[in-house]
Amino acid sequence: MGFFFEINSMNYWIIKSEPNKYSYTQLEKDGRTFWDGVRNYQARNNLREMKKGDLCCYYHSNEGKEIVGLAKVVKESYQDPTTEDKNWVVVDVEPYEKFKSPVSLSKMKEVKSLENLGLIRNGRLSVIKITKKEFDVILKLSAQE
DNA sequence: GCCAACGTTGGC
DNA sequence: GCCAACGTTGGC
Repeated sequence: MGFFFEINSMNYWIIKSEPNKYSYTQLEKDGRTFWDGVRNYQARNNLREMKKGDLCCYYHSNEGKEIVGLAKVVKESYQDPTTEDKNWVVVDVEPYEKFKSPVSLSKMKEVKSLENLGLIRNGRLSVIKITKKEFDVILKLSAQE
C-alpha cells in the first residue's frame, strides 16, 4: 500500500547548474553529490520539499542551455555543510540517466505544452518544480533526434 | 557585454 | 509597510 503512496507523492524538478561550475558529466564522475549553493528562499523551499526517489531534470545554464539528463534525489534536505547559516539546505543527488539528445531551452520554448514551465517563466530560479505532464513531455523530447 | 527580471536591503 | 537602490542571474 505504501507503494502506491510513493508513486502518487512523487515530484519532478528541474535543477540548474552552470556546466563550467558543476556539469552533469562531473556528477557522473563523482557518482553522487550534495546540491549546495542555493541562496534563494523559493529554491530552498523546493529543496526541502524534495523526497527520496524524486527525479530532477539537469539543466545546464549559460553554456549549453539544455537539459542533459536526469538526477535522482537520494537523500532529503539537511543543513548545507558549506555554511553555518541555518537558512540553507542541500539534498544529495545521483546521476540517473543521461539523455540521448539533450533538450534545449529554445526547443522547450517552441512546445505549447511547456509554455508554463517554470524554467521559461522564471529563468532565474535554480530549483524548479514541474508537473508530471511537463516531465513526460521533456522525456519524450529527449528521445527524439 | 548588455539588459530584463527578479530578489534583497535598508531608509523613511 | 512602502519603495528606491542595488545585486545577481542568465538569456541573448
